[in-house]
Amino acid sequence: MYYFFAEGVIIIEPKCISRVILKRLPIYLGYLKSLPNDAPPHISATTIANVLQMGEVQVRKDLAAVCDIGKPKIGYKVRDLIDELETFLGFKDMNDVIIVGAGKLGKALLSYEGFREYGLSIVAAFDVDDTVIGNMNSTKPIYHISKLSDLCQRMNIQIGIIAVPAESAQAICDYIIKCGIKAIMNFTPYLLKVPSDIIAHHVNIAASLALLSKQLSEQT
Amino acid sequence: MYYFFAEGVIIIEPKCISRVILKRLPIYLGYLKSLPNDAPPHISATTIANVLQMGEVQVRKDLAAVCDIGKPKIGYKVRDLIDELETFLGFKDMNDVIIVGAGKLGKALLSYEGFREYGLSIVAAFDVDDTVIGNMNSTKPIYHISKLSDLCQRMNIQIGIIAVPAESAQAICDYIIKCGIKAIMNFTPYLLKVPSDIIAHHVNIAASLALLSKQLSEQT
DNA sequence: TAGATTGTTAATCGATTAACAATC
DNA sequence: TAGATTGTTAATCGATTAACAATC
Repeated sequence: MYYFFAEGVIIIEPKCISRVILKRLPIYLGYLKSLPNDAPPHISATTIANVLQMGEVQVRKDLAAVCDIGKPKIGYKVRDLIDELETFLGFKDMNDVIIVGAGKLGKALLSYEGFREYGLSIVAAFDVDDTVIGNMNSTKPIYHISKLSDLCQRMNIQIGIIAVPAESAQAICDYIIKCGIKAIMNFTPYLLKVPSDIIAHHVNIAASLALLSKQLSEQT
Repeated sequence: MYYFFAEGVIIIEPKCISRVILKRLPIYLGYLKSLPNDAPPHISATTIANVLQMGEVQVRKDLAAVCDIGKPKIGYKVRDLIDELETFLGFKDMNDVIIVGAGKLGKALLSYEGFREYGLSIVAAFDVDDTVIGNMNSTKPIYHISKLSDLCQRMNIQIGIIAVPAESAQAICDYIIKCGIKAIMNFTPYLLKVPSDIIAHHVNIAASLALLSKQLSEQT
């Protein structure tokens, strides 16, 4: 964080962090949280780097971009560092998420408990198929898609997961944007077209696995 | 591809393509395959770039890294380009994959039909829980984990997906490496430690979704 | 004090973009 | 021929790594 004086007013430079760094932060956090309770209270960037097999300068630079609690010769207080990372990443305040598509993947995500740790609360899933509505197997409800608009507007939900068949992905995407969704994670191989004010992330598990397979075949 | 003469022998430079490019190739391929049958037989890098909202030079450079079929003023023959990309990415010959963990996610992946298109064949899932063994709901079998070693060795399967609870991830990882698995896709938030000759990819859905959420909250 | 560790400044590396000659 | 499009070479940009001064 940098402070600038401009015409007598203090302007705080918006902490603009690159996406590459942003993707590494949860990895540091995960490791720190996995440390046993009886571990020493401080840790050095060198130690973190060695365990995670990263460059130590990179770790130090990444952490410096987020917080300011490193002490020469001592390192970082683990508790504080966890706190800083969680605060920075927004894991401390909950964000509601809905899922569209209650097929096998949709249901798996709906009942996955691990989201909470990342500040995410899956509220409900939606589907067009009446036979999956209700949901006996989970504590989280599955509603008919016609209820989506009302729920999202009432609860001001802005994040949606698309887990429908690829053919209906674009239609569903357009629909949930109309319902107020602003950020979309798409598990379909179909590349969604969205307005510029909407954020869309594409997760193509099959493509990722195929690249892993290619990497293996090349590793002679 | 470049050819070099060295002491009278033709050496074909190994087509070493960066990971960033590699990740974009399936996107091009997906778009090309989505084109209707009555579309014109040729397409230009400019068109592809515009549709996918990428730089046109980038598209051209990426494609040039893979194939050599672009013709000035005409563009690329769609059929041939699809063929080149599929061949390059290895989607044409099948690779067998096993899944460890037949919980909700494991089962979702087991019955997902979309892998075939990427040259991947999910052979079976494995679990320790006797109640999920057998699998009534799918054409693909679920075996007890004790059968894993034998099957992988018999079929020479080298790719494994870990979809078990985070606590058992490392133990399962060590075990399947012993069984001959060489490339691992881990859906657990736990960061696996693997020997240097083993490839491990980590997919942390919750972390990705959390970053999407953060991006949204910053987009003022 | 000396050693370990931090954060920063400079150098390197790789990827993207811009400019342009080649060509159907 | 002129225009569209390719692939390549050069310039820019961003990220990683190396070097080093500051410090507990």
